[in-house]
Order: sequence, then structure tokens, then C-alpha cells
Amino acid sequence: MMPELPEVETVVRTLEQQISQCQIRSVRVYYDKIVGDPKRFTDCLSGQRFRYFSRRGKYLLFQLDRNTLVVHLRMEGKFYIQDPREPLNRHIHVVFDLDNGMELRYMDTRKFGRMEVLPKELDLKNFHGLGPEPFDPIFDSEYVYAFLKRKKAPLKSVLLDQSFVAGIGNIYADEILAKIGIRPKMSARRLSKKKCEALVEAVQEILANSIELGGTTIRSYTSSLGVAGRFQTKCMVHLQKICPKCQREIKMVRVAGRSSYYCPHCQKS
DNA sequence: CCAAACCCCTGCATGC
DNA sequence: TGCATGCAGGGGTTTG
Repeated sequence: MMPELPEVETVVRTLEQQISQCQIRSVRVYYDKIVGDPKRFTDCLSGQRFRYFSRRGKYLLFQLDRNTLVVHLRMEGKFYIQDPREPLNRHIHVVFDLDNGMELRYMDTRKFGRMEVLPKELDLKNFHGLGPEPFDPIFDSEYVYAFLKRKKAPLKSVLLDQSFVAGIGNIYADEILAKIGIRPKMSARRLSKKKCEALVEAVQEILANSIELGGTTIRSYTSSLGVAGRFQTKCMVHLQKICPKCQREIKMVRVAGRSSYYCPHCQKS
């Protein structure tokens, strides 16, 4: 569950394979709050084609002919391409009827996900107040050091702050901290320049590795092709009991309202 | 300016 | 067995 940047990237690539250039014939909305105004949403999208697929942070961006459809999957949002004869279940809230005879279905058990229709040209720099993409060259150790210097909050809270860097969620935050050997509660402004360099490397390496593997599958995540991610086999601390490095017990604390796993032996404060 | 608390939802675990 | 209770969690909003 919990699609983070690598999972969103996987969804983008998968949907691109499956529905690129497909036309939306019509849209059915079964739960209004996900799309805001369902009439505007439906009217706006009908007749347009999916032209280009991308991502900003954890937001999916579907470039259409006249608009961009923006989707945030939040906790449990998933897309499926299904035959219209396949019965709908009670967690499918939005259905796009496509001109290839299939349906793009949005399923979301907790109904936390959101969709919005925006102008075609987006200001991706300030989009939803997001900070830099993790692979953007401006996300470097100088940027990180300067940002962290003015934060006395726990380092993990800052990693989860999408205005610091876009796309990191609870799982990867734990893994990044494990990689640089820092405990989640350490005050952000105490991180040394050296550790800031390590942080940038860890963020990029962990996310890239996970994208490579097709995203994580902790709890229930599967891509829309139904392929389970394999990142979970790589988790050092998140949801773990024993540290794979030193064989000692993993501890769990709450930071910024999130369960945070770390190894007290391998990670320092 | 910043940070903490609250809200949205449902499935699942727990307790009696 | 069945019902009530409470918890997780991203990000927007509200409150301190």
C-alpha cells in the first residue's frame, strides 16, 4: 500500500503502455468527493485523448488534448484496465469508458485519493507547493544543508515534507535514514554537511533501485498490470524485526504521527 | 514564521 | 457470535 514516488512512476509507465492515445468516451463517477464537481469533471474529460503520461512527486499527470488530469492516489488508490463486462466492486469510484472497448477503473478502498482537471500547461515548479524532484540536480547537498539548518523538527518529518523534496513517504523515509545511519528523531538542523551528501545519495539510490524493481508491495500495492513490486525484499528496517546488518532488534517509535522503524545499533542520533 | 492537531475513510485487530 | 472501539496514514486545513 501507500504508493510513494517509485510506485507512482510504475503506474505512469504501465498506463502509458496500455492506454496511450486512447480516447475517453465518457466518465462515470460513483463517489463525488474524489473528483470535486462530478458534472464539470465528466464534461471536461469526455472526448479527450490520453496523450502523455508523467509524474510530479506522488502526483500522476495525464496530459490530454485540452487539459491535464491530475491524480493523487494517497493511501490505496489504484488503476485497473478492465473489460466492461467485469463486474464493478464497491471500491471502484471512477470509471473512464475508453474507445478501445476497455475501461480505466479507479479503485480506492479508503476514498482518500483525489482527481482534478487542470489547464494543459502546468507550472510544475510550484505545483501543489512541491519541492524539487529527487533526481533534479538542484536537489544537492548544499540545498539540503541549507533547508535542514532552519528546521529543528525531527529529520524524518522533514523527509516527509513534500516541500523539501517531492515523493518520499513513510517507507522510503525509514529506509533512507537507515542507509545514512541516522535515527528518525534526530533534529534536522544537526545533520552535518557530510551526512547531507550521504542523504542526497541515499534518496536517489533507494528511489532509483525501487523504480527499477517496480515499486514496493508492502501491504497491498500492485501496479495496474497486477504485477507486485519487489522492493519489500530490500527493506532494511521498515516493518522489520531484526536488523539484517547486526542481527539486533529493530525499534519502532512514532515521529510526525507515523510509525518509524530504526536499528538503535546501526543508526545514531 | 513554524509546528502540532485534526480531518477524511475503511478494513482489520482487539476486547468483552 | 456479535458488536463497539480504535488505529493507520498523505496531505490539506485549522489551530496554537
